[in-house]
Amino acid sequence: MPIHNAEIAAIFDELADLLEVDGADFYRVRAYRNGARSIHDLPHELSTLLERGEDLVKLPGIGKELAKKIHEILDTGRCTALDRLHRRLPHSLTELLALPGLGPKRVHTLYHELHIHDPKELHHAAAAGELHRLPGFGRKTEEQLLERLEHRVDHPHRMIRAEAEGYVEALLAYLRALPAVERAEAAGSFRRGRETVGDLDLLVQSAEGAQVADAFVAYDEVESVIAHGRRKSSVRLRNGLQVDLRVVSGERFGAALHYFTGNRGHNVALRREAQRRGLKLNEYGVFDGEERIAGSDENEVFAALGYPYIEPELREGRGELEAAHAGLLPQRLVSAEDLKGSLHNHTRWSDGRGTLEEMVEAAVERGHAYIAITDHSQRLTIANGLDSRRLLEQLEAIDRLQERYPQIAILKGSEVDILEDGSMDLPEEVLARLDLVVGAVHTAFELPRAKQTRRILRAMESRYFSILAHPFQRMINERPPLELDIERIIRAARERGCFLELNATPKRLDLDDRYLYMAREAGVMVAIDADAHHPLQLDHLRHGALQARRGWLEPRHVINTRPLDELRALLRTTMG
DNA sequence: GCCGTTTTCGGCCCGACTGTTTTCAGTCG
Repeated sequence: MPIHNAEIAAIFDELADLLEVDGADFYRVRAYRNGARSIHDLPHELSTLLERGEDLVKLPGIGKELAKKIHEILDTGRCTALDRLHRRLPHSLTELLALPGLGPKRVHTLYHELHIHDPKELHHAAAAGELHRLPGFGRKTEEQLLERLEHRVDHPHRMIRAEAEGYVEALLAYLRALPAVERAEAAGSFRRGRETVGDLDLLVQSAEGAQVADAFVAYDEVESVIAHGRRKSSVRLRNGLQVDLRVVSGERFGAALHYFTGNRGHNVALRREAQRRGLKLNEYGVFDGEERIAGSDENEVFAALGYPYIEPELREGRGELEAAHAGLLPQRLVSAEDLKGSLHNHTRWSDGRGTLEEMVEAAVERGHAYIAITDHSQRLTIANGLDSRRLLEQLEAIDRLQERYPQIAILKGSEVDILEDGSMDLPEEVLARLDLVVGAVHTAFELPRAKQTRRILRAMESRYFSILAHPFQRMINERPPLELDIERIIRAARERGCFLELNATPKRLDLDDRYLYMAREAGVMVAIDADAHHPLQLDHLRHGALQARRGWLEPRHVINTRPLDELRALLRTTMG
């Protein structure tokens, strides 16, 4: 059973947590956290890197000690350092640490003074009034903990970004309408375009911090106020979303916008860079001694530190600063406006809600140069998949419709099921009649990694295969990704000369940013597809473009930025 | 524990809010 990066990162995170409760040196604790984060963000499995003979010490944040522990975990499945800690501190203390208001010091006190192991025991103690006499605790702390434990709403998952968008826009409109507000923007992971957001970070430019904060906490949808200060306030909305608001003055806005756009890794790296240059960077500006040398806009902040502007989607601490220094940043990231059509869409012929004509109309309205019709194949009976006969009928219907819509190319395709043995769900003589074949897995999600990978590799080898749709078949917060050796699939796509999809449905966004980056590095082009089941869903392309930007994709990496003739040429190389 | 164009020691990102501590520690992002 291979041990994945996430599991190793989790072990280091727990080590950090327990060491911190144990009162270990703060920087030692941070080293484990940095290591965990670095591992989590790796685009390759550590086990793969070791097989290739890579030296783990070369990875950022991994030194001799952590490398040794990684070897041990991969070899034995255990970590003796963590086992040793567990003799003194139970695993369940990490649950206490996860509670808001409890950090390592208080958990240490709870465990050693009252022998409290987990949230349940804490609940009893708080209810019995045993907490407020402990050092570092008071009546108010006890009350708040009790309140939180009683109304413990688990916020198990992060909200899908597309869903959060509505809340962000409404809140920004509310803030912008306030007389004291000169400017209001969203920052944080929302601005970086992450597929999900944990909380919202909003930034306001105003000289009247207290006034803005008062209006903010009085917002209609606020359920509870977490903090309420002149510069910084936090609330929880009724939908469970936490919103943090910062208020700054104009000459500081750019620095603050940069600071709160993050992410943490990016910020830490940039602050370290500032320090290296004898400067200081904080949310108020870039400082040379007492003097502020930049701060009113982001460009200025980057420039003061010797960098070109770096797009928010790239600010993930994944080597963007190094790339900027080396002149290797993307020239221009792809955007929704670059997309000339969606290559994976459905109609009423299978499980779509729009007719063929309505889908084409919608594409014309959006100014697209082409649209591919790719209804499901016969195996997917639940989606009214098309057998050979119906597909051939549909091709004739498309021919007739094409005559009436000379302004757009209607590409003939099919989303063909990849059967469990890797064969295609329609006969070759039918597939040969199409402009493109979009292959997809819709069954047997639970196959083990090797088998699932072989299945897809075999499908990609078939004579007609253009695009691998939603490769991981994941649904964010709902269905885990398939177990796949994606590196092998990317290599195979390159050799075969076919393409990988970035499915733009907000719940899918599959491939994700890391794998898009891998595809880019491997020279495999991507199709950003709406997978529209309704005419309006063609607008999902926007979400896909955002995800593509996070994968460092430029227009040249995306096949559906190409004009029709170039696209046709690319697709032809995949068809027979 | 990691790291190095201040390299094998001595640093390590920075500030706001809260509660309780009356001058600051803990927590959070």
